[in-house]
Amino acid sequence: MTNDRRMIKAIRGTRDLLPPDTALWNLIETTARDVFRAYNLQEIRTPIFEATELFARGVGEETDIVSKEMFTWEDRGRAASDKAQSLTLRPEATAGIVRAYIEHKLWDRGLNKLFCVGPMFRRERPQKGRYRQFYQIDAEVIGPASAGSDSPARDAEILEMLATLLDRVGLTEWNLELNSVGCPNDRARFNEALRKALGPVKDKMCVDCQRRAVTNPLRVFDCKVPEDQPIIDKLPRIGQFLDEPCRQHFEAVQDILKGVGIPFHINDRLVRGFDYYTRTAFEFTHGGLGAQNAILGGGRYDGLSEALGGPPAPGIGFAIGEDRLVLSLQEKQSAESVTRRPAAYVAPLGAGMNREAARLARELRRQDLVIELGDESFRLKKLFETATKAGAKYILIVGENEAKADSFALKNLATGEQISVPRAELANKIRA
RNA sequence: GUGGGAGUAGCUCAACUGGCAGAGCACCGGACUGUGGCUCCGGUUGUUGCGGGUUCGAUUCCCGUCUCCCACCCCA
Repeated sequence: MTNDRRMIKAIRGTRDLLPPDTALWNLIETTARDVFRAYNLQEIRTPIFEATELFARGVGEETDIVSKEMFTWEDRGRAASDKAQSLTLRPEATAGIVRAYIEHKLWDRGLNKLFCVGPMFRRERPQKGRYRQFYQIDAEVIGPASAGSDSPARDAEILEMLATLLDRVGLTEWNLELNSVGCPNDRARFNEALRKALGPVKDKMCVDCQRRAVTNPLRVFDCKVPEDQPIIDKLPRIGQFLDEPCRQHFEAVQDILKGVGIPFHINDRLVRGFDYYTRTAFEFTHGGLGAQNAILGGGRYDGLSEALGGPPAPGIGFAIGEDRLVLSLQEKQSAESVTRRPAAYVAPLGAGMNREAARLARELRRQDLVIELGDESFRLKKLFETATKAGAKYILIVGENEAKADSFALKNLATGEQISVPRAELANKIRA
């Protein structure tokens, strides 16, 4: 025992998700699972931590995430002869899934359509819509090219699925931003052209752009400084450097999207943060999220498997920022409104009635009714108050008279209507 | 990692220039021992984020620190 009364709090950037908000999280996750099923996606669960090297090689050594935002530690060996191993809490899901694809030779199954729901970890400074432990709903379509994994039809299918999902959870006014970042050759030529174009003008730009012009010219397109925009507008675009196959691929994706009626904007300034992205890159954005306006992002990563030591395995995937989707949704509908309220509150009245009430509650719950159960120590007034507060539709009074008659007082809390219902008919009456 | 703002009851917020920490909602009990929501009465609301300093005295002023919010950065 200790006298230390200091409260232990959730650590920076982590938070507790409490009811009724969790109802909204569940709505999103169950809707996602429903939609994914219609597209024949299946669930994969990978470990929450992996070898640090996986992310270094997969995401890219130079990215901010890998170079300064990972939770990494040395895991000591079990014996003195064992080497310590550097482990990392996953900052994103794709690398782990592709690792599993390679490890379990999932190419034997042809095209893999996988999804994964869970927490990710990045050591960033927290702000609205940005947490150190956050949740992603992630999906990947990956397989050998012979299974059609590199087809633009897959890209369009994923995008159409996402539009369906957002509509289904009730998020309106989303925006699909679409671009192609080409293949590595295209990007190398583009990068060179960018550097060349930036050389004479970069001194007139903001300090961030001057730095980016040297380290990662692509990122210049993220700049939001108004004075820089005229300069950025005159820079070359990745679209001018796509080779013929990449250009046709991008055209085909757009053509299918138009065919299925999914609206999108070409955003030729859209670049992605990870090294592994190729060709199609996209973001769904939503206002009202402040600076973190992307609720989901993704793209194609045709070379990732090989970078991780696997066979060629083109793929496309996305990650939904679940925290951000919840934030966007909360503007539209309250968490209370999606909470499932008890159908009935079983109210044991008088000493010894807990036993009978428990029997009744068990019978009703077995018929898939949401039942809240009171306690015999409560007086009738308190039973009513508790039932009302719980949002129950009915209160079911279980007193001595009722137990004797095997017929129970069922009262509609909203209308005040009360009837006596024999045990066998209770479930139907409550459901009606 | 950088810059700015804010932390007072479970929640939303007051407290003059440094002078006894408050209101509403919520919660608990009673009026009211088999029929609620209304009303009335009563009660707890709390190391004023935490730790120092100045002062007879600090929610108030100073320093440090933690957390949240906003922006940068980055991304989902």
